[in-house]
Amino acid sequence: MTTSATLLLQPVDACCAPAGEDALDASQAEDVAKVFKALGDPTRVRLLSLIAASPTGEACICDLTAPVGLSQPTVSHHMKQLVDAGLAVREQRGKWAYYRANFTALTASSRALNPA
Amino acid sequence: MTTSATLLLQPVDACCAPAGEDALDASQAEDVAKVFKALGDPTRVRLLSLIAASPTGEACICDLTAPVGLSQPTVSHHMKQLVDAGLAVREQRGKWAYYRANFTALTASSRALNPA
DNA sequence: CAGTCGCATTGACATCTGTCGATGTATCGA
DNA sequence: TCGATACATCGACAGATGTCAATGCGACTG
Repeated sequence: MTTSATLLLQPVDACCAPAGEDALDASQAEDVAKVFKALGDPTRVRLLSLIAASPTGEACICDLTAPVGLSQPTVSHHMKQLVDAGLAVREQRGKWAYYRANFTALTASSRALNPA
Repeated sequence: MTTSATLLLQPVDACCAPAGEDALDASQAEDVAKVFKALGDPTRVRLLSLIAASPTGEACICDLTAPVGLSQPTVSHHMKQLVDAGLAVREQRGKWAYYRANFTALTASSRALNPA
């Protein structure tokens, strides 16, 4: 993987993007698009919403297949996409794999695109 | 087109989503995903960023082809995607078609997914 | 230890997507 | 009126994407 992660590791003393109000360059745009692309599928939006709306704030694959009406491999595949984009965090506990939502990546990308 | 637009036309007295903190249903997820999907391509992210960073806040196709290094039909195609998603507004003035960025759709979708 | 359960991976497939060249359509200028 | 300009649309094509059934792999349970 060639993630540059320049969006998530902002210097603390910077308000927004390092360059201020200029347009994003190709590399920055790629990082931003990666996050949005993961949210560009209704199923993944639904999965993340389900996880976030869960009482415990987390969910395993077996809890998610029924609500979205898709097969287990498909749900697993989608969750991998979300994890790769930094929008979900996976934690293995015994037999189960628990996922939590992480909206930090979303707000970071949104702010990179629209520093307003 | 079957846009339900339930995200952009929130009642003014509602803080966030009509149903509060429940998970998004399939229809809502589709609307949210449509916006994010439009931003799921690095070129479109770049285009929107270029427009927003422009001094006048708007740009025509001919100003955008060079920075992204793509053909005119391709840029036109991408801009149509952004307009359809509500992220850009097109205005024809004489020979030129001017585009402005509209981040309202982005913040609405973000808030629908993460009301926090 | 054998069986079951939860999940990831693989392979396959139909569909969608980004891109281009060619062409069509207004609009402006000479 | 004729040519040039700006843009959209069309047709085509390679590559990416979402989905499933089948399989593999750990972890728990009897």
